[in-house]
Amino acid sequence: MLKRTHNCGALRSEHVGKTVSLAGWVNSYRDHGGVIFIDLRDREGVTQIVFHPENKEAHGLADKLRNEDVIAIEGNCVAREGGMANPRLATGQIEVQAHKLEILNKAVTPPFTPDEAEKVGEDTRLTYRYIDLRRPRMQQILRTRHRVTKIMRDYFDQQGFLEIETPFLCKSTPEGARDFLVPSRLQPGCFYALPQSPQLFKQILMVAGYEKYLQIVRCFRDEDPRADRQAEFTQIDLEMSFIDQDEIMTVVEGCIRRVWKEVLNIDVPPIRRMTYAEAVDRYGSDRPDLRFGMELVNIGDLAGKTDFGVFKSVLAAPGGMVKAITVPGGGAMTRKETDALAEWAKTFGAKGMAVTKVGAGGALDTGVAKFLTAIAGDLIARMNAKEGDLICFAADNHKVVHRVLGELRVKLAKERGMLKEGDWQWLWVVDFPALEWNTDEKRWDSLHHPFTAPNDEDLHKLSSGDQAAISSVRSKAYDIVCNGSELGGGSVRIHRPDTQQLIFKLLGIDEESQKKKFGFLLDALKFGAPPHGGLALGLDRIIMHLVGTTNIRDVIAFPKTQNGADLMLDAPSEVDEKQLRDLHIRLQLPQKDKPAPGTPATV
RNA sequence: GGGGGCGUAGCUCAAUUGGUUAGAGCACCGGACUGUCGAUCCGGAGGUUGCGGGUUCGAGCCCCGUCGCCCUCGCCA
Repeated sequence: MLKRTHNCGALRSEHVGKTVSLAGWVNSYRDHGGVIFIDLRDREGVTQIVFHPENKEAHGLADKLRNEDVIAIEGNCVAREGGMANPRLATGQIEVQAHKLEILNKAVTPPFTPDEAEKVGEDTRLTYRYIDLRRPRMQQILRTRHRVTKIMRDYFDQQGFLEIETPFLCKSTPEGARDFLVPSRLQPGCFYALPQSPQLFKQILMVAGYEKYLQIVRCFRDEDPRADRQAEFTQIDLEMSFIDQDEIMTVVEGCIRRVWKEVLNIDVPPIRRMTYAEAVDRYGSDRPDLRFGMELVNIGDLAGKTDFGVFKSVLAAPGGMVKAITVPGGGAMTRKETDALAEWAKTFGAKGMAVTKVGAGGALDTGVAKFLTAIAGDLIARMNAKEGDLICFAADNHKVVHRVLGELRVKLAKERGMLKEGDWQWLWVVDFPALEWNTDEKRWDSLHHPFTAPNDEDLHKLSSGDQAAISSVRSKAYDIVCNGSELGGGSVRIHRPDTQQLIFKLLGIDEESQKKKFGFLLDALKFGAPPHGGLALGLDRIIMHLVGTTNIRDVIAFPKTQNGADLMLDAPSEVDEKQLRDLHIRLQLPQKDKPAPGTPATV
């Protein structure tokens, strides 16, 4: 086989006159009967190869070349003169006049070529992922992903972190997402669970005295995927001992700063902090997008002065509130468009959404305007609204109001072009509530996870037995947020067994199941556990931001579909009866009520 | 599990109110052509309209079911 002297992105004018050899894939061929041109592609670029009829043997072979054939050539690097240069190619100043051609592997006609993959349906691209991944864009993304993990490993290494692997075959716990289970052959009827995160292992490593742990690690959660979520995903997982919240945040911020600098040459300024309470109050979200305004404004006092039945009944109910946002220029929206917004709001649990417009002379116009005449002036002033703006109201309990308006401001900002290219808005969200009352199950849920340390000054409230007091307990948890997306989160952990037991108790985990599920942790905390804490960053989402995609499948080499399928492997798939027997598993599949063949659908 | 969108040639799409033999571009095959770079020109082949059923004189189009892909709600400590 011809050995390469260069890659397909390397040759420049300075190489003219040299004998070179290249190898790669046929990106396109142009056969002029006499002279034949081939664009040869490898991961570094594209180079034009020319076959002249004088080189009889090579030319004869080149005649048969088709897209995606894998070849190696040897030839002379020559200048492309007289307007024949191609400014769109990095190697466009030269071409290689081939005198040798080896067809390393003839390709059958591909379902699509990398060139046209951008327009091809995603399922086809996933089925033939090896062709899709030949695209320069995909190669650039995976290269970026490699660089990011390299930068992070180097950074954390310099900070004294040790990368330590933790098991994939773990134990199922009742908390959190649904587990992926792995049946045990050696212990009939028992199952491992794939880790949702290495949370407990990294805490144990702190107890074991490793002080600074890092792992770039796959995590598994058996929940339905989304555009930015896969069932298996990668975390940058870290944990530190003898530290406080500020120290962890400083370390992580340094990591982010270095990645953004080295990959995008962007300087991340010191990242501001905002409490959870403020984030929800002003933006209706615990991961607010600060690239635009449209903040939520409480107008409960004004709404109470109107005769609008919806407002009055909501305000009379416990926990009811009325908030609004001002949509700049939203007055131009049609009735149909604002109706659609109200319909959309219902998907988040709202019963509807009232709107009104600010018309000429600062008068409210259309929508619920007629109910608001008494407060029109005050409302417009409070909402800082101008002529031509739209005001959207949400009246419901706290949760629904914040959810609806929080989602609405993001939706409108996207749709109305309020997001500037290259704008990065970072923040830390801090002081999360520790616990949230679960009305259905009549117990507390952890907002972060059960191992999160409560704030010291709130600690005494935990054992008060008073619901209001307990729900006001804040925790040492923090999320890092970028442009409205949560890139990571962490906490200082509980390092005392009594506190940990107290939290378990509030979560409705009795002593017996504490012992069964988390006995090893409670034991470990008794045998000398240092104060510790950490954080996990979502690698996939970080890469999505860095390369500018909203599709998580773009940043994963072999992703799964929304049904959890790998279209290339055709996984998951059925297995042999023998495999099941080894695992002591008998299938009990859901009955499908199929109408008998030939039966009319309607009788 | 719920809601929405899509499924026609290898790929991307078209096909009038339900009406004759389902079309186009690219790719593919054959031919022509010595400077193209999305090569061009001439010719050709290529279809179980995702699958199953129903309504109809007649279904790519209407109805029922089912499968797949995407978005979304639930879910994601």
